[in-house]
Amino acid sequence: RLRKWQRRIRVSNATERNLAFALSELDRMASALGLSRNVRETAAVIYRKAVDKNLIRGRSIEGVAAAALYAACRQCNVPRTLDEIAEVSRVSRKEIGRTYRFVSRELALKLMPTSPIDYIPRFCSGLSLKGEVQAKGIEILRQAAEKELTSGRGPTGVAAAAIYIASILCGDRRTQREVADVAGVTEVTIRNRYKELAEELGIEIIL
Amino acid sequence: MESTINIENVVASTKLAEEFDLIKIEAELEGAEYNKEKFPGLVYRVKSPRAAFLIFTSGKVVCTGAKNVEDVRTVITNMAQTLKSIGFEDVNLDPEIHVQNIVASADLKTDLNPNAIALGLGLENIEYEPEQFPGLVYRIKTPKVVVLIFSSGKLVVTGGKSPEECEEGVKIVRVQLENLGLL
DNA sequence: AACTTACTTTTTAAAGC
DNA sequence: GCTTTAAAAAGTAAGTT
Repeated sequence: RLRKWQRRIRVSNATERNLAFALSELDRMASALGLSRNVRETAAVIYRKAVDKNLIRGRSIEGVAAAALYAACRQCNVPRTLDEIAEVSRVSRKEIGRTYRFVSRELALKLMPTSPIDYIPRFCSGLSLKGEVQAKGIEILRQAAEKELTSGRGPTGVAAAAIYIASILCGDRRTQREVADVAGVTEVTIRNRYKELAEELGIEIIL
Repeated sequence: MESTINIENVVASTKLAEEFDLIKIEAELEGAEYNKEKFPGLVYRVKSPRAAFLIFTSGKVVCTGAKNVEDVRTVITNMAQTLKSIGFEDVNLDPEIHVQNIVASADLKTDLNPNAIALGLGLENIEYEPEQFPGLVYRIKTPKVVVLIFSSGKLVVTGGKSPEECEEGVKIVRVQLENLGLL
């Protein structure tokens, strides 16, 4: 009887210790990425649900924490790419992606694929672009979405192309390299996407 | 009914003998690659019908790359004959062959909207992460196949054990998209 | 900017780590 | 789970020329 109680206490301690570690990890990664308190709390809720459903079995606490943070960013419409999450985690992009799929399915998060529009504010701030450019970029993406020009394309690449075009239209041009760097894509990708968007949306780009 | 799919790859397994001396095969067959530390199987490629073999010390063999189910038997029989001519007298020249997987492609010939399909089929039934891969992943229970759906209307069906299962997978996707009014 | 090569996803068996 | 093989789909990436 006494051993039974000791075991419960031990398990309880381990569970609490693991939860504390996970939460500190979430905070460390969130800080490194400059995420808001809202996103951190959302990630913590997702992590706790994962623990309640015993989804940690066979997985590392860090992997689930990283996946929870990735999911939280998407749920809060302030997405981070798997590569960005992986940069502040000790878990690989592949492992985070695999854990995300598992957790997302088990908790029925039902998240739609990331919208390029959600990357616009962050990328524009990173480029010191004003609200006008931001609004223009979003407008371009709305039109692009209606004409289904973004299907199957990487959201960051499409967002980067929209910002590149918007910056030119607003007379506050950023080079492809500058946009590529903040968006984490190559200049080739921006070139391919912006040419396609300009062509299909009938936008004249005068360099 | 015209064929709606193109078989791109057939994977099959069989057992040609009770055991194989992979070092001897590597020495006898030109082009054979064997690095026990890297992988326990010996890799050997043939051109007849083109295919690649993975040969194991247990006598079991995996054949991949064939373009037809019929080519699988042809290529495996040729492989058995080659091994026999190289000194393996006990190889089975008419082994039981198990097709394990068939990869096929198809074309619905209409542009598709992955986002609409994701909502139509249900987010819990599909996987679509354009940040990672342009195709939408749809897993069908019966037949147990996986269909990759692209915005171009092109499809990839994999996991099927027969061409019929792959055809059925395409048929199911086509019917479901039609019912959803997304075709 | 064009080419080439290559990696992302999915599937599947094999023997061993 | 990984290692190795083959193959398609379409996007993105990297190295050459």
